[in-house]
Amino acid sequence: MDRKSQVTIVDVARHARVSAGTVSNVLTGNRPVAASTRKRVLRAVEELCYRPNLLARSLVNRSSNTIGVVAYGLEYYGPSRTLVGMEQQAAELGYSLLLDLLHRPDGQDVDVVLEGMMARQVDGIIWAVHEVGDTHGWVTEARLLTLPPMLFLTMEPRVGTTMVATDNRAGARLAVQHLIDAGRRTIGILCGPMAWWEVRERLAGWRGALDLAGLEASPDLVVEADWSAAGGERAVFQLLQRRPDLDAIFACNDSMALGVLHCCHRRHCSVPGELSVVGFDDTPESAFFWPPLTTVHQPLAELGRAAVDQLHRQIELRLQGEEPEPPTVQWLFPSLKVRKSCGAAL
Amino acid sequence: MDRKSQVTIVDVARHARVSAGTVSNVLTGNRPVAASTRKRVLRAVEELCYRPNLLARSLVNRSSNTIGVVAYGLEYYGPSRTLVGMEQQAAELGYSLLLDLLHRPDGQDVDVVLEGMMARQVDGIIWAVHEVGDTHGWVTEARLLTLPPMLFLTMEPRVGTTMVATDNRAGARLAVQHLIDAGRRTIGILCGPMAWWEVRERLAGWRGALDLAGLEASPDLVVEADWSAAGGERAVFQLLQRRPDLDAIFACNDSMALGVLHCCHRRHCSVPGELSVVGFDDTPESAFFWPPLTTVHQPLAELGRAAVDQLHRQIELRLQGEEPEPPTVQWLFPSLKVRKSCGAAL
DNA sequence: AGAATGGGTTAAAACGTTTTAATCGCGTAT
DNA sequence: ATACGCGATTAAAACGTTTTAACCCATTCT
Repeated sequence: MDRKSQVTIVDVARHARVSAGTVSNVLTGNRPVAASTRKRVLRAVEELCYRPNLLARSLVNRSSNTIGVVAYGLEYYGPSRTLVGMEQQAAELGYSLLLDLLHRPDGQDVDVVLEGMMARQVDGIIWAVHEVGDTHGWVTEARLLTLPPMLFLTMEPRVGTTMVATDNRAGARLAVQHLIDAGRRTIGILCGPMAWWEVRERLAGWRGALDLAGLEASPDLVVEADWSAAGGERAVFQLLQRRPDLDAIFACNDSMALGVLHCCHRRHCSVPGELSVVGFDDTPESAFFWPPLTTVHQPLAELGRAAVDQLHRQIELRLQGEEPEPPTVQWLFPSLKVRKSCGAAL
Repeated sequence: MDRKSQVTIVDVARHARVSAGTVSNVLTGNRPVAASTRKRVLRAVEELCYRPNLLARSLVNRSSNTIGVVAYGLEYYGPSRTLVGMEQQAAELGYSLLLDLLHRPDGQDVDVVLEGMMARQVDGIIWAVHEVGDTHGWVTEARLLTLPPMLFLTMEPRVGTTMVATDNRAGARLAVQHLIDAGRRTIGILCGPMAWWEVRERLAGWRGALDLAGLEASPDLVVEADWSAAGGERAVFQLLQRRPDLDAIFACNDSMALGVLHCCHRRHCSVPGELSVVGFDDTPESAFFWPPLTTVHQPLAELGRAAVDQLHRQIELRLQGEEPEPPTVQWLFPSLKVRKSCGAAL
């Protein structure tokens, strides 16, 4: 008892007068074992407080029941909410989550992060870094073959990758169409950083809805900020200067929409009287902005659950040595939460 | 090459015409090895693209370089921001994070979560579940001895536990004192659930500051909600009904403070003219509420880093077989962000 | 009666590392 | 010359599991 000795499987085997293999069999249920001996073994387990060492098990099984999650911007609502969804589904399926954060958006660390995950023998990886610039240049078919099954969250679809994402284009259309229906005619868009795929998608949705309605969708109506309320306020100020005729604005997230509201308060510009505002994300607080924000709801937790589900399927397939499914994109659909800021009759 | 064979340490040993032990020595640097052979080994590593299997290493080392984090409410700003801090410091110190979420606040799952962490041989555990009711009944000195080193975040200090927390009492005093200095005399408090230790601390701080100034601190001025903006709005509505003479309110987080602002907008009650409002947390959005919210800033990322630091120290100590440090509480200090909602001259 | 079947059990071989104890050269002190 | 010391290297023993292949023994089938 000198060394910090944990109780091992052979201890319980000895105690139950049985071989280690048998103990393993009753614990894993991999092969049948006589009822009488099973009982003996279980009592031994109980008495010695035996708990199997998952590292050892993983070593021989070549499977760690662990999913690596590499994320970015976890301090924001979207990513953290998604992570919660992942964890729930992972727990349900018997996986643990190994978490790694990218700290710089430029994707310098991807190799060391990936190496680390592989060294720890994760069964699969969820790449939850929203695409920023060419962060994802490393994703090539050749490279993917050297890696465990991967699932991508919300990035430009590429040959060979399977991913799950919200249909951002549809979400933007929902928002803009609603503004049109409310009688607005000059509808600006306050984008997040254009380097993000999601932003480009939302921009496309905005343009699509306007084109369809025969309304103006010129670059003049587009402005870009950094997702923050501060950035949003600055950007919308410029936009308003440029286009005093603006009567509505679609912000690509709720924080920036809050910046818009703030700007309007300061300029005594009434919302939705003079300017209608719609956001994106449906953060819990958005219903309590003043006026309460109409916004596009994303099923973020679902997104996380779906990611784990898909990855799980891929892992199972590879485990059974079968061909992987062809790469797919699973789309989740956003919905519109109508509140006061858009000026529609409720 | 039939089985998905990863390249192992004996492969590179063979390739470098050397023993496995030597390869291990050059890779870990645990024992000196001649410069010439080191070079040979390194080239072999390079050519075969060898990457050590951390599971195997952990097995023999009895140390996985992994910290288990069990958290609750990760979808909210505080916890997720803290997690980011943990991850940064962990990465710096060479640990990986294994994440487990408690889904129910009642603490039914603690045993299975703890067992899971131990089975995975984590080196230490950060318990980031803010105390709710008697969630922490399991924390006894005897129980702690059977567990790896643990660090607790923000809960009622107990014999034998070491923890790190914000000084919530001081934070509340800061807020209330500021309201007093601004000339307010009837200052209510909008609490989160009383089951949370943090809330009880903030309540104590509120009472302390009022007592010191000789102002009323009766239960009449206390109201409780569920951290959400919706709950905050409902609660403050009742409070206002009860005490129409209220001229300031201290909300225990920014979301509830937002609920207060919302309530005031609806009742055409001017802030800070008729009612001063102060929040707690300093979420990025709070500066863009209307009016911009005066609030207590918590160093959340620091909290996370400090937690990992402390735990790391404990792990090292146990590794060297030394006596653990006596249990301590490390306090982090909040600060006041003065904005418009409190009615002070800026 | 002898062979075939089959369930239950076990000893031993994996899994991929690190560490221990022994061995090997080789130079230096006796 | 012998003994000794010392640095570099290695073969083998751990670490705690699961799996494979062999074994035993009692039925059941010809």
